[in-house]
Amino acid sequence: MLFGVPREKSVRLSDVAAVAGVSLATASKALNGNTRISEATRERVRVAAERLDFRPDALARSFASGRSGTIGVLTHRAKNTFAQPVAMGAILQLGAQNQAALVYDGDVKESKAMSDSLRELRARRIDGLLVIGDGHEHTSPSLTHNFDVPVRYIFTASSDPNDVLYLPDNREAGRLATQHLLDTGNTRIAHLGGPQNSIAAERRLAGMTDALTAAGLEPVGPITRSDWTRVCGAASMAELLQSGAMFDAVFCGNDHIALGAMETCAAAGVRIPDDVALVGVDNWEGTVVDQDGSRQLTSVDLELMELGRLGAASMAAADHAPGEHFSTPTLAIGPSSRV
Amino acid sequence: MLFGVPREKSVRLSDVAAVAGVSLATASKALNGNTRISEATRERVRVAAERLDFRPDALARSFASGRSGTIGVLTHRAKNTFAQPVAMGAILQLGAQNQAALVYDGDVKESKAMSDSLRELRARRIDGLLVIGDGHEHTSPSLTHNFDVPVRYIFTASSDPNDVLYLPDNREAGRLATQHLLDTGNTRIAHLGGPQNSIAAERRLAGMTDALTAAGLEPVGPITRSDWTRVCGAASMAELLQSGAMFDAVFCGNDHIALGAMETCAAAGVRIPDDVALVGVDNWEGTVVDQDGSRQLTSVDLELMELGRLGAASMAAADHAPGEHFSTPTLAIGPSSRV
DNA sequence: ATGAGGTGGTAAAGCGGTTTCACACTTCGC
DNA sequence: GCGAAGTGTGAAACCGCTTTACCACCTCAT
Repeated sequence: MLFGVPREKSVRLSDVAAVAGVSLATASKALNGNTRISEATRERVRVAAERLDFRPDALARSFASGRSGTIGVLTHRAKNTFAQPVAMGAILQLGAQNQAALVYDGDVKESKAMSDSLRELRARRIDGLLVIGDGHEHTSPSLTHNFDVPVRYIFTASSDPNDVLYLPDNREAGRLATQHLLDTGNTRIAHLGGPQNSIAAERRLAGMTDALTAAGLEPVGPITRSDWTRVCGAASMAELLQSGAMFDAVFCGNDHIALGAMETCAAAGVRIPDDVALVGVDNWEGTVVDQDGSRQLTSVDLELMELGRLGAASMAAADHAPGEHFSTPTLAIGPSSRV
Repeated sequence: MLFGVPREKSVRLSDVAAVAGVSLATASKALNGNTRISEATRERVRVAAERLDFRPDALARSFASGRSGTIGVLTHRAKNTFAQPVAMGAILQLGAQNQAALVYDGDVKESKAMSDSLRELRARRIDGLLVIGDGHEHTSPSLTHNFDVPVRYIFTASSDPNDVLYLPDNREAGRLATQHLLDTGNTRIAHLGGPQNSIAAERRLAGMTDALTAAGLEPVGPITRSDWTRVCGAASMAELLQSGAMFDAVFCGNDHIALGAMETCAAAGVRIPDDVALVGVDNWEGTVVDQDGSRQLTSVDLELMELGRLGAASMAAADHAPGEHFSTPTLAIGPSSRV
């Protein structure tokens, strides 16, 4: 397979100008949308550029304009966490915008290495900065005022309330899960929640309440708390069953809790989804999909790649409203809920 | 938290030269390791640069030198496949080398979009190119002669035998798995292989044979074939049991096959690892780790992030031996083999 | 002494665009 | 009819570093 991309020396702007019969300056302005150019001239230059297949040398352009076409990306331990899809989504989006990514991975709390990276990013004259967290309850130090280019915080909180944040929409996730349960005929819905101090857990519950309130309902049974793990989820489910509450569906704070709940139900002879429908949150491949590749759980997908994509795309729109922006979760329907 | 990185105008090389009492040219050469400079002068310039905290403007440097500090990365459908850890490993390594990554994701077979990307990469004056495949039996068209910078092919074959490839070491994976089984006291080892036409499957088997031959042994029972899936793995195991062969361990072509085999064993009352030890390949989180986070399988990890890392690192060493280079697999021990 | 060869340094020419500023030429208001 | 304001264009400065070409000097063999 051949790609007709020869290696001969490339055409310069001066060549274009010569062909179009205008000066270098005029050619530059014509191609860069500067006003103060007659439409006729602009078109003439455009045609010449087109004909010569002119591609401006990115290096020269960067140097002259001060814009590097490179975005700095600071990740927080991207190797281990599931910040990976977020980072990947962001980087692919940057590529689609013809922007390179200069990625420094590290621990946001190690300010020594940090300030070194920042120096380097500055020397590189980056056009923007993405700070990507790992989604845990952890606040990134605000770097916005260290740079005069846009900074976005993705999948993390920041220490400055005026920063621009991109986060998964946990509230909508809770609402979506609950609405799905309502739509499939359930009316008495319980909740197995995450940790008490988790903002994400709070928001998922708030979203659930939104949906129930809109339907004139309330959560059924005790709102249990757990640390997101399967074991805790199983215990929570046991507690719920013991409480004697009557329920036909359970919204679980995440997939691990949901799987724990399934386990307890199986042991107690409660059929899923016939007796009780379950919905979880995360839709993480290794969690909700069984080893034979079949899905075993209905789950809300937080769309982490999309989250990264949105954050990266927002750099283009230079000034941006401060505060939280969200990726929209989607529902992945599996056999743990009715249809 | 504050990072003492002020925003004042940065020092230029001319400032350094002035402080050191030398010319601009001398300062440049002193800092860039050019010979033809006395050690005394060089040191004087170094000290001056240090004192002023001089950071050369990357844009100007790129423009002047023609080196962009950017590496092009072409991925093949990175969103869906597990090329993702490979790409991530590569990109993080590039960052560690202070190189930016310009990532274009697409389908290598769509030559239209492809040649467009190549044009753009050329205009960007990339310092190197990484072609990252998805590990499937699929050959990337060779782009080496479209660029005068180094090109590396990672996790994919290329159409030109003189290209530089980085691949997981499937043969060593097979050897490692088998050696582990030998080391833990097994002597009659069977194999449940992947598809007949898969190079990866062939190599894993070859590695197994290496280890057995070195120990004066041979594979036991029929070498079964399957399409990497759990269902096929289960069938293969049934076939092996039926064959009447006596074996105390099985090296499985991948983790899915191993899990299928476990299933069959469970149904047949064969205890693992007491009666039969199992080892798989891939160590993919969603596969070998049970939902409660505990490992259920011994598996060879192909070290995909490391693979990406190696490929990226090799760009620094400008000219490089053509042919295949490997990342070294590691063994992740779980309860499916004895200790 | 003398020219060849080696060292250590400098002045200046790029690199290929963008952007500023001055200039010529219209158009318009009074 | 004439100055003021507006419009389109080009000459040249500039971005900050790398690299080439050249020069001054010093050493050494002839």
